Amino acid sequence: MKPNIHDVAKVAGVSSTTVSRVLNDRGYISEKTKEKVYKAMEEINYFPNDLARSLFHKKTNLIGLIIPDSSNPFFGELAFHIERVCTSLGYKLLLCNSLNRMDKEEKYLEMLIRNQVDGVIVVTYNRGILNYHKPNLPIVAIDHYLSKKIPVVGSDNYEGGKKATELLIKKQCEHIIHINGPLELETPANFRRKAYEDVMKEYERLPITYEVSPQKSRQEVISKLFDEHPEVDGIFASDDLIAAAVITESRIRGKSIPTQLKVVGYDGTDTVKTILPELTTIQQPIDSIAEVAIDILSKEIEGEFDNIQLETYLPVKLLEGRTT
Amino acid sequence: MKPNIHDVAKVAGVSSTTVSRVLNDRGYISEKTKEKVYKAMEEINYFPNDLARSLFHKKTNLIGLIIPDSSNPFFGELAFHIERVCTSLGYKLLLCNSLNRMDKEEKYLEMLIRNQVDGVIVVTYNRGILNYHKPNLPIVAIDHYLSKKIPVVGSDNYEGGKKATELLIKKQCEHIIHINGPLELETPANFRRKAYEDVMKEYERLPITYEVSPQKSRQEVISKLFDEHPEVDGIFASDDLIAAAVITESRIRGKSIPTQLKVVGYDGTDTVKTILPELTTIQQPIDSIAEVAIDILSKEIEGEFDNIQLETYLPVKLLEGRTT
DNA sequence: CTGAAAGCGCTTACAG
DNA sequence: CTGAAAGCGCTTACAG
Repeated sequence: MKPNIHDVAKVAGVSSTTVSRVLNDRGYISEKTKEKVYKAMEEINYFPNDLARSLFHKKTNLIGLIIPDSSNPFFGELAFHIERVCTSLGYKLLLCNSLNRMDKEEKYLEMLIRNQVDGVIVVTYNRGILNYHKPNLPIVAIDHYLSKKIPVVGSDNYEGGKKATELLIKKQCEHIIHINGPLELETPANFRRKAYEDVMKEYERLPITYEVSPQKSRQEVISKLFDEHPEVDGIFASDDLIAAAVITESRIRGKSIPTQLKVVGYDGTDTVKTILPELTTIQQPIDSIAEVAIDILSKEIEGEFDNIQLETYLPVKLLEGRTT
Repeated sequence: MKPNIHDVAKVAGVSSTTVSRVLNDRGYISEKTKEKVYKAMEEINYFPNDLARSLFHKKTNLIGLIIPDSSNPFFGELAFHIERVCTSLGYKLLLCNSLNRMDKEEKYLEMLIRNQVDGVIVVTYNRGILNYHKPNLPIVAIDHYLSKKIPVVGSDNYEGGKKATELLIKKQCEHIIHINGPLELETPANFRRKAYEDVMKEYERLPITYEVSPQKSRQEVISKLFDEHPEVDGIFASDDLIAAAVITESRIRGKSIPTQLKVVGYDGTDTVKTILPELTTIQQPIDSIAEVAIDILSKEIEGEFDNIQLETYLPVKLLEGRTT
């Protein structure tokens, strides 16, 4: 059996109260007692049980992270930075992959509540998660509105969409098409599309958007796009994986990049920069997004609801590669 | 304040014992009482506290996962599948990114022990983690030997290295060089190198291996390789990111692929298949690795130490693209 | 079919 | 400087 605080007390010849005080460096304890206790802990290989501590303190230092899929380099990188910042602040991270499925999100949220997490970071497309928003549960959303009360952190999607579209126009593209993820309402990522449309209109072009969704795969949508718009010479994809798939498809169709078709992606993860360094893309500051999100969440956890910014949009950066 | 079981009891007009029994569906309870209790839970929005439960049962259903870096698509995908299987079995996952740093691994392991995880899955290069192996802590390693007693699950690295090297030979490469990750001893991944060397010797070639490490970056090593071996016409890289960097560098140097240089990677993640579908690579069965690892871990957790296979190597698959 | 009591491993006011 | 007691939110033998 694992030793507990009473075992330590017995070995050290003191009370468990004293052991606890040594453990927490709390109150006055003689040096001699401290040493005895430390030696006893060492001797019987004692580690405090954080479950019991958390139960008493009603604080677990646990944070839940709900993302669609850690396989995706954007989310994998986001999870990495979130975990990094959490650890630096003494928080531990419970990972949940929702696959954007609302039923899974609800189950995960209930699991997190039962596990008494101090807060939740949510990257989700489903506004329905709202139903679960307990006023007492600190929560922060990344890149997606959940409600008026839940703070959102993301990149400056409008600026990103603008930069991407303007670049394609500057590069003389005549027929620029946008490919977006699921077109949910009130998702800041849809500002990428809005910016695309605004810029297009400003230059008196007709905006056209294709949508990739769980029902219509990347490949399928891109193929359709090329069939329906053989004249396309510029594509702004709302993430790098879609951009990569566009490159692949245009290679299959013998459309050369960047001469016949120019492509701009979105995200600019390290993985994509390594694997496909030629891709022109809009880079999100994933590390800062993680930092700001956790800063906000920890303020909520500490009960400082006043200083909280409800919407934070961090600057994006255009990375020009050889696909434009 | 969050309601507890006594609050539910009060509202339902029963004892907390009864509420607990309803919660756990244990013993005989009249239908009428059950209903009263469920209604009360609903009414005051009660969720059981899993901390208290776990404290009593001495089982948390928590599993710790220590990986180097969830940003890397291989680990991101592995984390995804591990989380998926854990959830399907009722386990929850605590994510730890060690960056292969031993000091971090030790801190994480202590954190996991304090949090009373039921078991730990470790993907690490540091054998030193052994020092922490408590006989009572169920542990399983992925792709890396930790000790004679810790089960390892991985892909059939020797077969993978063999397939890769033989393909390059079959494709008429004269000067085949291998690029490996950190050359630690007793890492099953080093069988990839062993196979490369064996095949090379079999064909009376001189095996040459370059090593990428935290000190020497991919780009640096690859650049050196091209400088020192301009004759190279075949490269077997021990992961796809290295292979991608080789492709980039050879493009910079005007070496065309596959005519002047053929490249084979290793891992075959979905991300790489999407972004760089032309890459020839050895695909690891990441989903099966996750499944087998957790199967073994849960056996250890259940105390069945007899049926446990200490080494499991799952079959790999050659995916031929246009880089060979 | 239901309840009072003890205990999981801690911590902290309260006494001394 | 140190200890006995109560309690965090549960569960489960034991009684009835």
